[in-house]
Amino acid sequence: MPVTAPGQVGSVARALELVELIVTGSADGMSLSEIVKRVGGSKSATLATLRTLVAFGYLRAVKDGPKYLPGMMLIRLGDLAEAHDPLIAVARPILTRLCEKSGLTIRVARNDGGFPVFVDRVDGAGFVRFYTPLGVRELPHVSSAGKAILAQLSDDEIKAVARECGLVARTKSSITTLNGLKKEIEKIRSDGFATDDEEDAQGIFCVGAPFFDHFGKCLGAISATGVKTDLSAEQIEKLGKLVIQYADELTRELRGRKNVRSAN
Amino acid sequence: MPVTAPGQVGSVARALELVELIVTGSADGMSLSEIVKRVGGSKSATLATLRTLVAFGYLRAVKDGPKYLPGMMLIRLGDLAEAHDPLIAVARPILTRLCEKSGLTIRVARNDGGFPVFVDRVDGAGFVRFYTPLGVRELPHVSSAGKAILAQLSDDEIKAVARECGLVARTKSSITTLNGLKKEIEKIRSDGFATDDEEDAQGIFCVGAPFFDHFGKCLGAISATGVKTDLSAEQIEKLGKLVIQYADELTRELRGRKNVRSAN
DNA sequence: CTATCCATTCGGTATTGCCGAACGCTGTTC
DNA sequence: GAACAGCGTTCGGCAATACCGAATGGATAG
Repeated sequence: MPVTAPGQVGSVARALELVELIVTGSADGMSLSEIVKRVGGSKSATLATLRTLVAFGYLRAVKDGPKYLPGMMLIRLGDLAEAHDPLIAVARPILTRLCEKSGLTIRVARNDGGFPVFVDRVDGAGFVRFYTPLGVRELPHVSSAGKAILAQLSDDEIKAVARECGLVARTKSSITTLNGLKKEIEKIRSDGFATDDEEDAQGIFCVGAPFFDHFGKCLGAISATGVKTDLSAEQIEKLGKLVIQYADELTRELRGRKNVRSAN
Repeated sequence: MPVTAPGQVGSVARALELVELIVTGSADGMSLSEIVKRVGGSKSATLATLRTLVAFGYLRAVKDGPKYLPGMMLIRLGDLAEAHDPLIAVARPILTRLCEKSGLTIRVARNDGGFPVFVDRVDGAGFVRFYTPLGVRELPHVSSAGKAILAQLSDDEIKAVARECGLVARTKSSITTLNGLKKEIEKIRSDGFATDDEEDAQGIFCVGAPFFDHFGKCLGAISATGVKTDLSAEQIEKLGKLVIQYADELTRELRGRKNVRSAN
């Protein structure tokens, strides 16, 4: 009794769930039996689906066991999707320069209905590395990019986004009330940049600034991420100014126009 | 009468063909009618498949028209596939350093049965950019990475690969005969690196060197690509040595062991 | 205002994808 | 050494379901 969303194709949905499972699954792959145990269904049907995915390169089957692993096609598709995306093409060199200048991990997020979706990343050469996933809707209220985007919205839109994400706490520093968020937004609007002071993860500090299209609408934000060190207010201010500078450069390259928002 | 490969799921195959079509298609997306015109089938069935792909983020539908474009999930999957791939994780910093040192575009290819499959790339900051696709089987005899890999195989294997790819010509400099290829391979084995002197595209010059696993088996090759300038033999030699140095470093980081192949 | 093109909806049909059982294989246990 | 358990795989049979084609409604153009 596989419950299929109406107007969709059930077997395709099940296939895509398999891809999701394999890609997020264990590093050394999963066998058919494990997969069936996780997703249910019959072995024969699952096998046929896996074969199709392998034939198209979405998965690859390693000999022993047949264990299934992510295939080359995923890298190809991701690369092509990036190449097709004008934002990424324009932003990449800017991110690279900001990374070299700051030594931090630089990311660019798209504004997806008030939520940040990071679409590209340039890692610094430093020792600390943290995996920051791309292409997923992140929480808007606990990331500097998210808050930088939020600050460009109207109060009503902010309220709607806050209701949608529930203002859940990720750390004890997370902002969890609408009033707290409003006050934070006021500060972001006057500063021109947003911070994330261990609000998403302990020990992580971020600074983010928005960029705009030619209507003055906020397209997204770029952010610099590093380990939390004892930064003075002046240092934070300096980093903020730097990120704003590069975000403004991105706005210009996108033929955009910065929208000076004060209130409402 | 959609001809479905036996043991596979037809509707999934058709869905993946749609993804392929959209991703390689026009930059501003395709409408349902265009898609149907290209792939055949009924509009209703295609629409249901597209809806499923949109629901999973593989595609996104832009409001006007409904035109379909590559979705965020492709970026996410590509990123995750990269993160899961130990080769890419290890190679990335090495590629970056070689890129900074040489100013050229650096790529790493996996050895896929004698064929090179580029899985990662670091672009230089130079003005010239060329899009080099990732995740696809490339021709082995017209790329420096491919020839570097070929040179690690036995003569029988080389012959098999040559037959499989047909030694097709890409430019007038391409090697198209088995004897020519054999002579080239001899040179690569004595030099330790391979070149591509406008054999794949006019005006492009590459240098590649192989890396190995702990059995001494060739895992792949890295290559440096730039525009063809009048390079002296010494300059080529110097660039070759540099690429070898970084390829050897990659071998070491992979806990590999360089296999000194002389003949057969 | 008509005509065309488009995306979308809706039944009806049989294609086809799913299931469960059976097979061959490998490695293990008693 | 034989019985067993677990695996991937194959094969009929059934009905769910994915496909089709026509019909609808909206938008745009002529």
